[in-house]
Amino acid sequence: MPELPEVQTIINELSPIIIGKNLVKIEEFRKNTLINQQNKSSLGQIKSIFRRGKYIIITTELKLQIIIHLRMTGKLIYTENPTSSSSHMRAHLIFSDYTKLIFDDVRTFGQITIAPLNQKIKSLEILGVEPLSNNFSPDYLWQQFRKRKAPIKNILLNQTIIAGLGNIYVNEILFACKIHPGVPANNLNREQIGAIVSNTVKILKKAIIYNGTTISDYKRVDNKGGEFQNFLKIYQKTRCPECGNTVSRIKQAGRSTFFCLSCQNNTQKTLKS
DNA sequence: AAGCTTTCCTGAACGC
DNA sequence: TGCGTTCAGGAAAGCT
Repeated sequence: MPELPEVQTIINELSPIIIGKNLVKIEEFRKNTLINQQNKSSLGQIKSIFRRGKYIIITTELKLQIIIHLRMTGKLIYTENPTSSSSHMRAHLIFSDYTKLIFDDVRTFGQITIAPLNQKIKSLEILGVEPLSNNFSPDYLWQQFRKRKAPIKNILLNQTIIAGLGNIYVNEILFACKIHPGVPANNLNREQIGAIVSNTVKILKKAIIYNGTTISDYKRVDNKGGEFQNFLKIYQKTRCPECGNTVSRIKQAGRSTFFCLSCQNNTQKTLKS
């Protein structure tokens, strides 16, 4: 499922391809895929494409923003064949040179919002810090965590606190930090919060270098997969790579958590200093 | 305010 | 073989 590294990979690959192209229209093949379809003869030349959390934002010269969320199974596939299709094509972006970008989404949770550039988009407004920005600091997390008693796993998945983490990377981050996923966020000490910051940055950067993680559905613009699945240490594993013990599996916030009970056994009294 | 539950959806995997 | 059930999960809405 596309999380921050996967979305960043898509943007890195899409950017040199579509910037400067003239976007003629966006067609919908399944209703509720497009929000605020514009009835214009052209949506304008593509000016920029960037990421905020797991959202892809494309802006055009006509002062429009096209906001794409891939959710679990969404893909953006670029093709130079104007008649090509895909098995679960929900929409496509047509360019004036007859190339196009197909939005394919099996489980149909993904969405494309088209809005004026100056319009405030609530789902973007509420997002927390970017984990690869300077604002992502131990002090920021300390302030956020001290008022939260939900399990740290749930808190790291909360997009209003940190934007862009999903289930796979949160599992990997907590394993790297040797932190039990069930510990209340406000029980973590300064040292553990520091570890969360450094391991989050380290894992996300490495995952971007390897073009993201392809477990089932995530695909890059050219329909190739990423390679970071080869570096996963705990997600969907059965044996802990550190100690060899059987990996534990529980459900938190509706999602599978994988962890090693002996390596991530921080039940010692934590210090709140 | 924080946190919990429910809902959306399809295909793969599994059990009998 | 085939049918029914379970599971995968991001985000928003509704509620306490």
